[in-house]
Amino acid sequence: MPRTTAETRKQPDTRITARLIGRIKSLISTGAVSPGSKFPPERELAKEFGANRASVRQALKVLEIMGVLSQHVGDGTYLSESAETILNEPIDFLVLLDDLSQHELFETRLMMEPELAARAAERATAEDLSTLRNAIFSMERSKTVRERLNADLAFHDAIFRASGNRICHLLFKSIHRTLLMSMSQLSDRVSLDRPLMFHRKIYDAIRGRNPEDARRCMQQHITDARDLLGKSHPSN
Amino acid sequence: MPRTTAETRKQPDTRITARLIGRIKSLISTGAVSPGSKFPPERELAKEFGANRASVRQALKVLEIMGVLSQHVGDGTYLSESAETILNEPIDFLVLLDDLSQHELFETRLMMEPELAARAAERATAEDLSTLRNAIFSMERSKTVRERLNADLAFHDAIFRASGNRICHLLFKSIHRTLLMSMSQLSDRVSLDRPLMFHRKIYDAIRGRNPEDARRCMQQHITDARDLLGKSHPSN
DNA sequence: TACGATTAATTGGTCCAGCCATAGTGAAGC
DNA sequence: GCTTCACTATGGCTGGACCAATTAATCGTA
Repeated sequence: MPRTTAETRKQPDTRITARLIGRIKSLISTGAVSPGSKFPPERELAKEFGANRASVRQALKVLEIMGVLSQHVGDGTYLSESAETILNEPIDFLVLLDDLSQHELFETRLMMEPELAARAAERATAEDLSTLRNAIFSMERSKTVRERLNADLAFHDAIFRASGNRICHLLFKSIHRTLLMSMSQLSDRVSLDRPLMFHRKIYDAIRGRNPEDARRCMQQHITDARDLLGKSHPSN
Repeated sequence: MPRTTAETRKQPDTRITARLIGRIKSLISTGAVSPGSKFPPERELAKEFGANRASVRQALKVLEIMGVLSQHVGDGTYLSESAETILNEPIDFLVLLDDLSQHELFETRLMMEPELAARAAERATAEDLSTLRNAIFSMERSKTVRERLNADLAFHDAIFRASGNRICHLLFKSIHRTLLMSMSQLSDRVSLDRPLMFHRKIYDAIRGRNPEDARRCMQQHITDARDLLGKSHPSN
């Protein structure tokens, strides 16, 4: 009976690391440290916060892994311009802990991405369209599986960016990253033609400012990809 | 645990804490530590990983803040049953760093939640319906602003749960938490009647297995809430 | 024997002090 | 003016120490 009792437990006082994270959060929200600028050195923060350097380092490490800040030996600690990778680790552990299946990830995509494609059709800039076009070219020219998956990712990424919603952008970047990492272990038997065809159709719909078409094509695309993956790897 | 070349390879970018997180991730994915069970003590992990205890603690602290595991003095470190709060901190910092406005959070809700409500109408169990009903009752009986916001959150939470998609469930729990935390600082002038009316309509649509109505009502609900908030707090 | 109190061992929380590796700085030397 | 090199600052990491909370073992008494 490995089942132990960890749930009925009181958490009396906030641990120092959590408090320090709060202090650092304050430094950011008050503008004492602005994006891209440098934090005070660890030894100084420790003195200022009245804590040990090891504790400060714990707090800073949490934020570094999340992508909130980056540390450089001999130089200093810098606040990130934006938290590009902030959802990567969490999504990874979500898959691990909650045993999220590929099916559930695909379902999330199916639920959200068509809507995002529709928004992209309304909002895409000339630059977005160019990025989309380049992603299609890259996919056509791709020689290795890895190249192809990267191009695939770039296409969807461009759509999320064009949708103008940063939360969804970051969320789906993480989800796609997780999915592609598992897909890259598959064979290369998965058809290249069909995804490419759908990408072209989606691109045409976005360029033609046709949200409904974009939505519908994206839906077909994801459904198709899911089915293809299901056939080539039925155990999952 | 066998040492791989990736771990012994000299890689200036990969600091020891990141590698340790990878090792811990392996412990989880291989089933060496299952959800709810206990990790080896820090001192033991340090010896096994060939690292200092302080470094191990940094890695563990990252995972604890993310909600992957929980640590208890005198007892031990336990792997979480599921990562309920794993997206909380990231979303918080997303708002801080990328300066995500309430508008963008509302837009995300507007993009996703109607679809989730539609799914809920298709999949909701009797238990889900009961939870929704109770949330409405709680909101009717609420006396303080805090009570009301909690009941509000519970209603939407029940919908996400009923939608059957855990990723969206966690994502929107985090978003709502962030939004409500900022809304709770508002006055209580915001109307209670209108959200409650929409909740009832959404509930009826879900109970009546009418996805289209659920989608439409949810859309109206969020739009309405956004506009109310905009009026009472125009600066944001 | 049964049960409460005491003691000991375990474990995470925190702190201290030190050394290393790297990056920036500025002086010295050409 | 340029390169070279020592110096300094900073993060990376280690070892050890002690504290506080929890659990398990032990003891004492009714």
